[in-house]
Amino acid sequence: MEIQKPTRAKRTRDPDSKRTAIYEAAVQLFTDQGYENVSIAKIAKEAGIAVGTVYRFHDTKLTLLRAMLEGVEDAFVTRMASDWAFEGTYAERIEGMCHGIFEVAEDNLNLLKLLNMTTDVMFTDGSLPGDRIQNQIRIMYTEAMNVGASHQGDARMMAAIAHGMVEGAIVRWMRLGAPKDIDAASQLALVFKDGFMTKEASQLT
Amino acid sequence: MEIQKPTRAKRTRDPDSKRTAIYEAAVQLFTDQGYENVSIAKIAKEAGIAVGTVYRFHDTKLTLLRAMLEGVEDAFVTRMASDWAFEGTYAERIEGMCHGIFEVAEDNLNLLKLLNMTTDVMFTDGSLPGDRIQNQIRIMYTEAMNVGASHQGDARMMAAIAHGMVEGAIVRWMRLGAPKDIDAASQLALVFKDGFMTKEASQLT
Amino acid sequence: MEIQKPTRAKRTRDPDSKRTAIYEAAVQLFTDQGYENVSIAKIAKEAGIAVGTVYRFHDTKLTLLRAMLEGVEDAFVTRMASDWAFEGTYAERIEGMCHGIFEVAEDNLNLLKLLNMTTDVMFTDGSLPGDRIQNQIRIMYTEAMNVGASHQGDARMMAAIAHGMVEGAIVRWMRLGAPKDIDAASQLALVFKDGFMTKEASQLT
Amino acid sequence: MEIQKPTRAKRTRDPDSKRTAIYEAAVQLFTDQGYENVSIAKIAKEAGIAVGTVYRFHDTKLTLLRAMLEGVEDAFVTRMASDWAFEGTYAERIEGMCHGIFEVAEDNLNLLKLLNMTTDVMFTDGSLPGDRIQNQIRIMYTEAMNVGASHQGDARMMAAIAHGMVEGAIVRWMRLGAPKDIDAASQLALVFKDGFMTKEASQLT
DNA sequence: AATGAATGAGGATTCATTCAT
DNA sequence: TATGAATGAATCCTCATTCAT
Repeated sequence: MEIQKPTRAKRTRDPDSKRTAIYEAAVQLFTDQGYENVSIAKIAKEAGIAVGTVYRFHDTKLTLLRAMLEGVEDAFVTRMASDWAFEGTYAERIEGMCHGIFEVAEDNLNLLKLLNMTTDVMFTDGSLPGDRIQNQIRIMYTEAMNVGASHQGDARMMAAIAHGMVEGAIVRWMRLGAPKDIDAASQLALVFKDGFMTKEASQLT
Repeated sequence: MEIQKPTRAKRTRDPDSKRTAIYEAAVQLFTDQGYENVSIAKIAKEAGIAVGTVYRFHDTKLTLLRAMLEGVEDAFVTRMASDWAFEGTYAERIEGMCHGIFEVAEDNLNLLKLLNMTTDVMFTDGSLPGDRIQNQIRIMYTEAMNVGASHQGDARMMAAIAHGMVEGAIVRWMRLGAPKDIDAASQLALVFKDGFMTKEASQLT
Repeated sequence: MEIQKPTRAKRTRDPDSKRTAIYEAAVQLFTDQGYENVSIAKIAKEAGIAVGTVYRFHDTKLTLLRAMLEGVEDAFVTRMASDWAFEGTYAERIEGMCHGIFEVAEDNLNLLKLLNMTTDVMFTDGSLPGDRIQNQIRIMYTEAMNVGASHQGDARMMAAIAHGMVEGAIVRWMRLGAPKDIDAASQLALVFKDGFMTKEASQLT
Repeated sequence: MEIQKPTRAKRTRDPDSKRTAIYEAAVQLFTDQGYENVSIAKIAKEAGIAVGTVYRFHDTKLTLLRAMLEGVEDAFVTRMASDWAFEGTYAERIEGMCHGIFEVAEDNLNLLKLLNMTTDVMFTDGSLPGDRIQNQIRIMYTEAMNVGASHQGDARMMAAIAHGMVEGAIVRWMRLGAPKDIDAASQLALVFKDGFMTKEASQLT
């Protein structure tokens, strides 16, 4: 085994390019091999930087993962809130949101896979990945229920079920390898509307 | 290797008691700390046996996990198929199955958590934990669709969505720590029926 | 992993058959996989007996190996002494002995391989496998030298060289997989005579 | 895996000093106790470094051993080829080579012992330790035979015998603990010339 | 800031040996 | 006698993290 001679430290113009490189390397590797099977050394190598540099951006391997997961969650929550804020009937907004969800999913395919591979990574506040998405769903559900657009029910449980639906739809859709199929969103929307919304949902705004 | 003197070996009357002890220790520890954070040594200690004994029952740590996961899957699939075979309308059978699912869930609380923590543990046939459950759902959905009891849709996607619902309902319900609440099953059944079944479902048998 | 039900202990008519079975299994396995890569369990299984039974015949894994090695050594030493005791000139006896050696080699192919794989297994008296063979050679050399049939030289060193020749011839011949080629023995004899013996060797008896 | 806090790391000026330390520790320990009885931990301790550091220089325990063995082989082959290339009669060159061999042997006493202890360690190309030396002998033998300086014979077998002689001479000489005795080389050369060379060898160049 | 050598605890797995049955 | 379950020390190797350069 040949030992490498140390290379010179290079000053990078854009420090964010390193952060990005780490992020992308991590997404790729975690997704391909699973969190536990990827070492920081691998990530550093893939990112083209030194091990120590990874630690300049992330305190531990776990916080790196968390940061990544929070990123996807953010994307979903933001998009869902945004779609939900559109004008239109509840039915239309549900429909729009389902499509929005799948769009975000398409943009974050790898990370999503990761999100699903690591359900047991708890955040420091005791929450789990997905919790914020579920919470957003709960807010929307509650609002809709209050105006009679969705069926009565325990908001938490309903949100959990709805969230599960979304997760199930996305994850399996990913595995089937058909990310372009827009019908997935429509189909989800259909079940969503039938399962949670009242007839009035198509009238109420 | 240096010569080793084993200490006293005890002969157990019931060899299954060891298997059980391993199983229970593993469930407990995996659930509490996550698969990756539990060593075989911990399991052995918790089970009150020697490390080597664990390996008499399970070839590797991974096969131990897989055996456990397959166990839960079996329980669910068996129960679902059994409930589905009951006489009655499709609506009734869905209702019954939802309750059945939660009963099984109650009997396998810890394992369930585990099932959800380890989505990335692939079986030797390339399938993932949950696949068999999802498959069972697909079979039932297809059957119902063929007789007009459930909405038209892509069977795979519908099954994925339905499976997600179930998983979402159970997992979150577990975290809320209310396993006695029978309403969870009812609520799930409600959404299930509204989301997937046609009006005719309450007539058809 | 299925656990086997214990089978009944069988009373064997001939206890030596077990000893033989162990011996043969050990030869085969050690030869194929190397001493360190063969467990007592493997040997027992191959021999069709229980682990504990192996220990009825051999105190430790190492003594088992030693017993085997001593067996081959015995075969060689015995044959060499026997061939050497024949009537005839020294040259003829050398010739005969070389053929004898290869005959023994043919009868102990596997063990020979083993003998060569495990040069570092010291016997309790501090000797190494091969030492007794070398010693036998030394005796013969000394005798021949005393009567002027072989060149003058340090008996130990000469024996070592001669022993090395034999070992080299046999081992490589084994690897070339040509155990039927009688010329190997002749060739060895030729070098032997030229290298060690005097012209008078073909006259002296 | 649990989080670990590494202790102080020291930066060595000369990275080769570690490689050397590993090498020397390994030679010593392997030689004394045998490859299988020496753990990487022992080597690291003896070398005064951490276990992980050993792995920076050698991928596995086996490649460490192989690297060592190849080193000795190289030394022998190089020296033999160099001595053989000298001007002079074949007889003189044989004589010179024998002395050269023993010089190399003196410089690699411990490694030699190791070389002989581990005949069963196959290299990735299927060859065994010693094969390259034997091959070099074969080349020289063939050349000499072609010009009539050595007896006719199968080159492979002759090389094997010659190689065995050398090995026998060196190994046993090592065990007798007389590395300073220059006669060993002379004696080997004597047998070599008598055993393999023709009378013409002292004339031919 | 960047580098990557060094650390060593930790973990999965093996296996010689014992001994209750 | 024979069996094989049970033991647990020992081993190889990995990798998160630190810090001297």
